[in-house]
Amino acid sequence: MLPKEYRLKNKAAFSATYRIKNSFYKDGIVLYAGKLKADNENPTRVGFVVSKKTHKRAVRRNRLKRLMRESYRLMLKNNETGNAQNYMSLIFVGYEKAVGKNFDEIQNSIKDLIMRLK
RNA sequence: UAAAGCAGCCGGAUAAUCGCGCCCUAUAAGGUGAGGAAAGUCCGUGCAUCCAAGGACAGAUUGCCGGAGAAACUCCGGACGGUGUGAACCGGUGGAAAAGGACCACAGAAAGAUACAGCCUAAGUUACUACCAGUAAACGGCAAAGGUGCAAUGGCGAGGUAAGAGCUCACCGACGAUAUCGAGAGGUAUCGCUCAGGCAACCCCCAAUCGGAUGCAAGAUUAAAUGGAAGGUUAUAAAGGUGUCCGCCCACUUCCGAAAAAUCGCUAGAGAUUAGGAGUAAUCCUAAUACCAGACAGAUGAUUAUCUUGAAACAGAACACGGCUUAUGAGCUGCUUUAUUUU
Repeated sequence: MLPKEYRLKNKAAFSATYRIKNSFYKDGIVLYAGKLKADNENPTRVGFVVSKKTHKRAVRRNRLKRLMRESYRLMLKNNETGNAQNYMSLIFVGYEKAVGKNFDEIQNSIKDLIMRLK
């Protein structure tokens, strides 16, 4: 898990991020990027979403969210997030295709998505 | 030894690295952190808010007996019926002539009153041939044997008869009465001017019980903010609320937009574990012990290695509790039954 200050929290922030429609797709994962930062006071906040429509079982959804979150956390720790830190918020949405993949596959997808941010 | 039946257990472990929620201290360190079903949301409760004067009419639930339990489409023990060689298992199990209605697909003549194929080798009336006698032609009698169907008006045998029929009789079954045993459901025995399609998981009847609605996104407090549109307004109150109607309550109601923060509710309990006692059991009583998730975009994780047993199944708390139902890998334990072999 990420510390609290790195998490995207309320509904308004989520809808604000979606509204910008700056998205990228890779192997069942979609990345939405929010506004560019005005200053560097707050860290980039990240949300992870797997809808109930994607998969019925909570255990599988949790697994996908945790893998995505862990991938991002490790990148953050190793300072590999690159341009991602210029954005106020990021949302990763997992879809059916990504359910059941292992850690390496998820991490590659996340890495690829982040590299595409400018 | 094999195949079954029932009950129960387990629900991965260890190490390393990197992490998260909550508690406590306060950068650290420490403690603690999903389930047997947390699931489905099918029952029942607690708790919360709103409504509920009353009348009439509706409504809901339950349905063999006894017990347990806060209650339950709950549990335990028993009765009865059914299935199985058996251990055992299954059963929403009051009332279907003596209240009433509806329905009973297909097939079949007929699924509430019927005769398709038949029988009545001629008993009755008629007809035909002159009588006797013959003829199932008409009236009529029959429902036993045939076919259909889940089901055809209790089964089977004998008597009886023109042929037949509980028409009569024996045995069995059902129903009722009496006696007796039992706490009771019921069991047993005897008797009878008794013999009646099914369906009440359709309405209905009977008996018993029940304030209702909405669910923790309930709801309470604090802080902040309070724009627009439509309708209503001193009353016959439209809308709204109360199961319906009457009645009653309410001066604001509905929709859209914006903003959506913190605290409480929130986890010490119809709890848990252990021991003892009562009881066939469900369960209850007593004592001791410890405090054992509480998030709010929502923690309980990721990777690697080794091992069990191979690559660990089903599956993730969201106010809480009691049940039911469904899902579940590999393995283990106990008791019981049947079959076979040996002694």
